[in-house]
Amino acid sequence: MDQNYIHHFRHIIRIFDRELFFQNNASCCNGISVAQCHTLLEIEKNSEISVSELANNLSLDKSTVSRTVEGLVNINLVDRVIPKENRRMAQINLTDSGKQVCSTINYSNDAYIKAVLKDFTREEREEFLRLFEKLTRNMSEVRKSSF
Amino acid sequence: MDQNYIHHFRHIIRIFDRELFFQNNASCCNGISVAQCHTLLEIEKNSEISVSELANNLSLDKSTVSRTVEGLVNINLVDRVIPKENRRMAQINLTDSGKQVCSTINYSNDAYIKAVLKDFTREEREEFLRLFEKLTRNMSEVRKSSF
DNA sequence: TCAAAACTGTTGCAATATACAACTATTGCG
DNA sequence: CGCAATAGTTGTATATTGCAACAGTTTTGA
Repeated sequence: MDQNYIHHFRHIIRIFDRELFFQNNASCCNGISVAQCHTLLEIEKNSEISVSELANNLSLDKSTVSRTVEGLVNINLVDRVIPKENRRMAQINLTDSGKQVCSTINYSNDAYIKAVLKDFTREEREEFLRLFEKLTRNMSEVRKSSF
Repeated sequence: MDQNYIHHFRHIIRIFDRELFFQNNASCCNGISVAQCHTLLEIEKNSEISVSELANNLSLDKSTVSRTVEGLVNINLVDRVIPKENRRMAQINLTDSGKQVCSTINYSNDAYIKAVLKDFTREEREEFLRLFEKLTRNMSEVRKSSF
């Protein structure tokens, strides 16, 4: 693996990161913030989730998530229920409004993916995803092993 | 392109984004912040650069960059020279310390790339980079065309 | 049984990153 | 010359985040 390849690769990653940032901000602007958007999608994946689980899934501090959820409750996109069996935790769920916003976000994100992969052949798509997944797995392993 | 593929792709992107975030924070922590790190590498790429050019290259407001540069000057990683021919602008350059910090960052980032691509064959590496570049080009086009 | 430990979420506080607008200084143009 | 354009800085405001302290709840174990 020569130096040229590595620098080219790092360059593409930088651009990708920037574009992703733009896209996140653009797509999440259904009036909500990027943090709220990510939180909403995570709640969609796991209903009746707790603040701590959310914090863990999003790799954020629970205080941060607590405040983000507070914001989502205030604009009526999620609700918080304290179950009788365990009054410590909160079960967080999407409201109907929240589900609708999620649909919009998902639709727009799906359309974005379709657009940016438009000129990929089927084989290219499959191969790219396979290698991308392999890469992220390695990234995760490298991070965990460096402790 | 079916729904499954798209959702899988979005999932991998999310993970990639998170891992990149971790790596950025880890690698930049040679005592400096991520913003300072990005700024430093951009100055390394273009010596005698101005604050406005930097702001443009980094897609940030010039006030933000002005303050970041201020911080880098304070810790003696860059210097600012006001050229006699045009006393409005500042020419920003790495100091020797700054060059050294860049070397460290580059070395660590290169090592990271090597590590996460370790088990890729030569063909896989070439193909992945080719497709990754195609993808980022498309992302940039989609963003620009949506105005 | 009951006190200590563990857990869950919230709040106070601080740091960081950022943008917009106003400002200063400088340059260039008509 | 005087006004417009440009470059950078500073004031102010906002958003996101984490750590630490705290309050209430549950579990543990002596």
